[in-house]
Amino acid sequence: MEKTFNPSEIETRWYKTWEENGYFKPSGEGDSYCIMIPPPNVTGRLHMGHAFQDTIMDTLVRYHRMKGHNTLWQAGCDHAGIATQMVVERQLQAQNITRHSLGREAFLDKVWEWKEESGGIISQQLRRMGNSIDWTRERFTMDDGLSEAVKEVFVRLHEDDLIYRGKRLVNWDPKLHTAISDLEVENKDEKGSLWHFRYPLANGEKTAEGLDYIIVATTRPETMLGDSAVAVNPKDERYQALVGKTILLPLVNREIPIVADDYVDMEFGTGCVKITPAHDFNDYEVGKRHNLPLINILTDDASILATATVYNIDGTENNEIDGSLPENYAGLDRFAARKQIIAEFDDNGLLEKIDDHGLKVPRGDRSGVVIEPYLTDQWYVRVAPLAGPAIKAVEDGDIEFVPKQWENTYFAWMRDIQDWCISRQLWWGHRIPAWYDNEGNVYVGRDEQEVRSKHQLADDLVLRQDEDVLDTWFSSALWTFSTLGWPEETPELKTFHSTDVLVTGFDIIFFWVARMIMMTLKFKDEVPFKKVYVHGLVRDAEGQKMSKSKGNVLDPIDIIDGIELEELVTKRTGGMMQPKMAAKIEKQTRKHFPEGISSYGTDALRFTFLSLASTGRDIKFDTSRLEGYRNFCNKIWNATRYVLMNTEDQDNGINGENVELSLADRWIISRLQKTIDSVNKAVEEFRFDHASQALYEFIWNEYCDWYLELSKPILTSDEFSAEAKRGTRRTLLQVLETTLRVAHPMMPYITEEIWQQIAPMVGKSGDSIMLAELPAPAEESIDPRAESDIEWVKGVIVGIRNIRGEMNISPAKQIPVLLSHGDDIDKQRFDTNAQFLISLAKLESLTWLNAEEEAPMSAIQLVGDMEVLVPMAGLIDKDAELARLNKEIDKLKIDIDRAEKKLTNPKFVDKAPAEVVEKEKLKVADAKAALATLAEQSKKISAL
RNA sequence: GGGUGGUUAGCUCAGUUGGGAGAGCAUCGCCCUUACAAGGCGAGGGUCACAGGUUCGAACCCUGUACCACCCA
Repeated sequence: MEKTFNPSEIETRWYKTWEENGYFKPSGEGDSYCIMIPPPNVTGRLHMGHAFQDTIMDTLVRYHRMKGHNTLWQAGCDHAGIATQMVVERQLQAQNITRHSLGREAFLDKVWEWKEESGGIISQQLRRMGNSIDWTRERFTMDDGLSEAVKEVFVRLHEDDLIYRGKRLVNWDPKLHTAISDLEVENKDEKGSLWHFRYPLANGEKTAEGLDYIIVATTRPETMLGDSAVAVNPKDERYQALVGKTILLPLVNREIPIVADDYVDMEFGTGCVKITPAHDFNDYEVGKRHNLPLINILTDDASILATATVYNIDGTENNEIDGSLPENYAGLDRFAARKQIIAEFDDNGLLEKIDDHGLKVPRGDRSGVVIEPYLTDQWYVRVAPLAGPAIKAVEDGDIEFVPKQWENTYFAWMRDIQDWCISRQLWWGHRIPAWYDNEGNVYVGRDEQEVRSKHQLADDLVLRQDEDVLDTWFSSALWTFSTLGWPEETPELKTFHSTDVLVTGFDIIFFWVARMIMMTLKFKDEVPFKKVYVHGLVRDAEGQKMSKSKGNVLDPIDIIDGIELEELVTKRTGGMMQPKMAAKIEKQTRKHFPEGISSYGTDALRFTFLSLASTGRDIKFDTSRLEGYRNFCNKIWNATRYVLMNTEDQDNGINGENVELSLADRWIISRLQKTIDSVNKAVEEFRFDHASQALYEFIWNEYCDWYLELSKPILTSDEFSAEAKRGTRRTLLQVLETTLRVAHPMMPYITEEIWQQIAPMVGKSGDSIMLAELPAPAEESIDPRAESDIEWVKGVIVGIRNIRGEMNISPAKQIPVLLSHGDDIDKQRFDTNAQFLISLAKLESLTWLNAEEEAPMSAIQLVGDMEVLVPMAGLIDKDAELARLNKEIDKLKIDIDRAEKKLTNPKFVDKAPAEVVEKEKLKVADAKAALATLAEQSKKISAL
C-alpha cells in the first residue's frame, strides 16, 4: 500500500465497478426502502447544497441496503421552466436570434439539446460523489410518462372543480412576460420615497379646513393613472364629511369617488389612500368591497398604455368608463412615467412634499426586476380543499418532520394558503391541456380528440390549445408517484410508494414539500413519504449564502479533485455581466484560496458534510474541517497498513485455531459494540453529526491511539504465547473489517478499497462491501471489566506522560516508575499489564512497592488511591515539580470547596436524590484523599 | 408589525430526563518513536449574550431585554 491515501484513482474505479455490476438496483428482497431525490434544475450544476443533501441520502440508502432492505434511490431532474428558457434564450441572443423568430417547435428543439448536454453534467457530478443511485430509473419531469401524469392530474382536478381559469391580479414579471406564483416573488427592503400629492376635490367641495384638495401619499406615483377611488378610514373624523364626494384625478381628469374602508391606516401618511385596483393587491380587495372598476394602464412590458383597459371587478369588460390616458405617457416605461408624473404634479403645484421611505419591493426571483400586480387570465388550483387532508396527515403523524419544529412552519403556511397560479406564459414546460373555440369557450381534456368527443363538438369546429404551460412545481408535486409509473398501477409503485424519507432544505417546504403532500394524498390516497428530514443551507466560511452573483459558489468536484487558483478565478468570474463584480469576486477568491483548492477526495468531503449535519439552519462550510477529515481518511489508511504489515502471510486464527484474547482485545471488541450501537442509533434519528463523531472517536482515539499501540507488545514480545499473538492478529483484522462496514455508508470509497483486502483475511467473501451486512452490536461482547481495566492502564500511562510532558523529559528517555499504595485490584492489574505499561510509557523499569516499602523522592500522579511515582533523582527539577503539585492541589481545593458547600446545605441533602448526594460525598472523599497525599508530597519536596 | 431559529473556547459547532462545561480546527511546548509529520505526546483557553424567576441545584425550564439570521405581511 502507498504511504498516504490517494483517493482519485480509487474513486473512479470503484464507482464504475458498482454501477456496472448493478449494485445500485433494488435487490428485490427484504422490506422496501425508497428515497426520491429532490430533482435539481436540469440547467445547472450541482452546488454544495446538493452535494450535502446527496451525501445524506446516499448514507441513508447505503445504510439500509446493507441492512438488507430492498432499496431504491431514484434520481432525476426537473425541467425548470423559467430558468431553462432563460438560459437558452440568452444563448440564442448571443447569435442575435429570438425565440419568436425561431418559432415554438424549433425553440423547443434547442431546449432539448441544451437539456441533454446539461443533464449529463449533473449525473456525472452525482456519480463522482459516490451516490448509489439506480441510474436505470433516472427520470425527468418532461418525460412522456410524467407528462401523461401531469395531464391526468390536470384533467381530474378540473373535473373536480379544483382547477379554474380566471381574470385576476397576478405577479407579473415584465421582463420574462409571464405570471409567477407568490412564492417566486422576493420582497426586498429598498430605499424609496413617499410622494404626497394634492388631489383636487370635484364640484367645489372643501375639506374641514377649507382646502379644495386632499393629500394622498404614494410610493408608486405612476399608478395614479389607474386610480379608481380614494379611500379613507370610516372612523377618521377629518374626512367623514367627504365620503361619497368625488375627486377630479389630475392629469387624467377622471372623476373618482372617495370611499370609506377599514383597510386605511389613519396614522400612515395623510390617512388618504389612492386606490388602484388593477395594480395593487390590497387595492384590489378594496375594489371588491366597493365595486370599483379595474383600470389597467400597463402593457406586458410595464409601459403605459395609450388607452387604459377597464374591467368590472368580476373580470368582464367595462365600457362605461372612459379609459383615456394623457397622450404624452403612451409607451413610456413605468419608471420614466413616474418621473414625468412627479414633474407634472410639481409644475401644477400639486406636489405637497417628498419623504424618504423604506419599503418592500417585490422582485422576481429569476429576473430580479420589479414585479407588477397585473390583470391577466390565468389558471389556478383551488388549494383549500387539498390543504385539509395535507394538514391532517402531518397532525396525525402519518408524515413526520425532522426536526419537529418545521411542522409549525408547514402548518402556518397551510392554514393561510392562497390559490396557486399554475399557468406560465412560457414555451418550455407542460402545455396546458385546454382548448378554446372561437367563441371563447374552454374545454379541458387529455387531448383534442377527447375534448371533441367529451363535449360532442363538431369535427369542423376550430379548436386551438392554450398557449401557456404549467408551473414546473406542478409536475414536481407529482414526483414520488409519477416517477414510479402512475397512473399505471406498476409493481414499482406498489413496492416503493409511499417512499420512506424526503431529504430536503427548508427553503422549499412551501414550493415543493407541501404541494407534493397535497397532490399525492389527492391522487394516490397515501402520503408521498413518511418522514421529511429538513437540513440546513450550506453557506460559505463567512456565513454568506452561496450564489453565482456573489461569486462564492464552490463546485463539490473542485473540492474532490482540487483546482488551481487561476482556474478557480476564471470559473467564478466567467459569464459575469458586470466587470466591476468580476473584479471584486476575483479579489475575494484570491484572498480565500491563495493556493487554490487542494484535492480532498470524495470521502473526506462526505464526512465533512455529515459532521456538519446537526439541527441548525445554517451550515458554514469551513475548509479546515475538510482538512481534518482528509487526515482522518489518511489515518484509516495507515492503520490498515499497520494491520496488514502484521497479519499478511500469517496465521490469523480465522480457521478455528486456538486463540487467546488479551485484555486489549476484549476491550476494543467491547468498545466496538458500543460504537456500532451509537452510530446506528444516530443514523436512524438523522443525527449524522453524532454518527460521524462516534465513528471518528472510535477509530482515532480508541483503535489507533490505544489498541494498535497495545497490540505492539503482544506481537513483538517473546513473552506472549502464539495463541495470544494469533488472538491479537485476529482482533486487529476483525475489528477493522467490522469498522469498515460501519463506516461504509458515510465513506464509501476508502472502505471498499480496504475491505477488499481485509475481508478475505477474516474469511469473508463478497463482491463488495456495499452488499455486505451492516454490523449490529453484539451484547455478549460488551465487557465492562475489560473496559475498566483498560481505563486503569490508560490512567497510569497518561499519568506518566503528563509528568514527562511537564518536566520536559524526552520521550526517548527510558525512566523508572514505581507504583505505591495500591490495593489488591491495582496489584492484580499491575501483574497482568506491566508489560504494556513498560512498552507504552517507555519505561526502564516498573516496580510495585508494598505497603512497608519506602519510595524515593518522586514526582507523583494518582490513579485512584494508587501513586504513580517517577523518581526525581537526576530527572526532575524540585521547583518545577512543586509548581505542578501546587497547581493540582489548588484544583482539588476548589472542587472540595464546592462539593462541601452543597453537602452542608441541608436543603440539598434533604431534597436531592440520594444517589446524587452519595455521589457528591464520594467526590469529596476522593478529592480529600488525593489532596492529603499531594499536600504531604509537597511538604516533603519543599523540605529538600 | 407577526412568526421562527440562534447567541457555549480565538474559529466552526456538540451538549440526552435539570446534577462535576466537551469535540474538531487554531494556539503554545516537546518529539522525524520501524502504521501515519496529513503524525505522536503534553499544555493553556469559557461570567454558557444580558437581567430576573422557578428549583436544594439552571448552558438546559419560565419571563423579559439586546443583538444576529431567516420566513411572512
